[in-house]
Amino acid sequence: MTITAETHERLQDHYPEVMNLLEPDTFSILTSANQTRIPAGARLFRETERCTHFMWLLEGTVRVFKHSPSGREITLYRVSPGELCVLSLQCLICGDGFPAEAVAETDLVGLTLSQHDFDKAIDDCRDFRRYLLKVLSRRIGDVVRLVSEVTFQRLELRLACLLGQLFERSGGGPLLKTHAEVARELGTTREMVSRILKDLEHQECIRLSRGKIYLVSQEGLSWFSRS
Amino acid sequence: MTITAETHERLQDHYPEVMNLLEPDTFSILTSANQTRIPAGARLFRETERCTHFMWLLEGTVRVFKHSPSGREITLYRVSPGELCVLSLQCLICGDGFPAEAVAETDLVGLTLSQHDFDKAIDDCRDFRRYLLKVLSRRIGDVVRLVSEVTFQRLELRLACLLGQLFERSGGGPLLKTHAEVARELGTTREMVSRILKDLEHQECIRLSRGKIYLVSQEGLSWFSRS
DNA sequence: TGCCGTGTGTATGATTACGCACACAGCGGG
DNA sequence: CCCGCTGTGTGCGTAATCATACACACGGCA
Repeated sequence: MTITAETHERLQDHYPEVMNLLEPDTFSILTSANQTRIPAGARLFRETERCTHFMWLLEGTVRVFKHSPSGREITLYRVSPGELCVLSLQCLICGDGFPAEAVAETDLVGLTLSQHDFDKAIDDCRDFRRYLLKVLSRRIGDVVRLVSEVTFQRLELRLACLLGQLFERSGGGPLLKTHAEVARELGTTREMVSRILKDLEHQECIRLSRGKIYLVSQEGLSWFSRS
Repeated sequence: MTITAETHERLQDHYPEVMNLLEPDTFSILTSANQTRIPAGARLFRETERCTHFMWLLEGTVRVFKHSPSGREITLYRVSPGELCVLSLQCLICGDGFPAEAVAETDLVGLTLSQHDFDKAIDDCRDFRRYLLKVLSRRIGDVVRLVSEVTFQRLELRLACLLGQLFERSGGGPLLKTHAEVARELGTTREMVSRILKDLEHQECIRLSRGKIYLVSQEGLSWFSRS
């Protein structure tokens, strides 16, 4: 399957680091890639499942998370266009099972390479592998930060911090999230989230409504997440 | 500086994956490596410090950990001969500061490459970079597991599990560790560790003495760490 | 022998987080 | 309009963890 001009443009937009340094070999690899569409809510991986394809994400976001025996969840990170899922790389490179779960948060468009083409790309294309190394090691930093937050920070702070990030991503617009969904971000229970959110509303940082969280005071929120 | 026959042998022992597939380029890289000795207790990195050299570890172990504002610590992982410190790779590859701290637990012998030689090795040697990718992605799995343990497991279980690992490493011999040191592994306080260890002693799993922990019942311990 | 530093045991209370239970509110469909 | 589903608010008891505080135990050393 050949890739369209539009697809190529999107690769350019999201992965300039690789695409701007296109070598002839790279291009030939792209021609063997398959464009796939995945609907929102689809499960990309379950625990211990093997991963057989490499994917460039062109559109949408993927949530990667860990499940607890008692049914709680904590999200490890998200993958957006321009990034890669390091855990699927782990599968491809080490041949292990996927050590977490991943779901499509939105409809996805991706470009997949087979294991074989992926291996070939690593060998043939210097910029591709540099990009891989960079993404892998950057994500390690993220996960290490997550460890230290979970270990040392109180839930209240972690929640305030998360809200800060989410509002930044939404440009200050309301968040369309239920309390249960927020709990799944942080690895805690719905009740805890409800309680803390109510506190934050009393502190005039946010306003709550069914399924939505409005930003009221950015300063109030960041005051919380710092102290 | 040229490396000695003994050094080469130790590389063979610990990094067969790379050494058995020696290409001429690799060997020329090794000749530009420097052998260094670092005494036990030395701080290799502090938070935000830049890392300027790549190191093969030939002897000793390094503990990599995160510090909390309140003075607590959690160890992220250890580096032994045959492994690499992924966070120092992150520095080298991304140019970021080291996002944690690292100390030599024992006297170290290492073989260092300059940033420049490291870059060259990645480009020139296929097996070297495959090795790097593999180590990086495997360690990501470890850290992800740590996240889920810290988030979902009770301290008691995490401690029992840690003891299991340590006894396995010591071949069942007594652990020369103070309670405070164990606390620094897990990101908790000395008192919690004392209490839980005392419990485990009452359960006939271990026996305690000043600065030492003896294994009494492997089964008892693993029963604890499973349920 | 007595002193001192380090390591350990443990009581007490506070704080943080969780689980359960239930009432109620918003919203869409029949 | 009522029903039912999902989401939210909250009270209460409990569990886990932490912080403080102090007593004591061991072992080296003068």
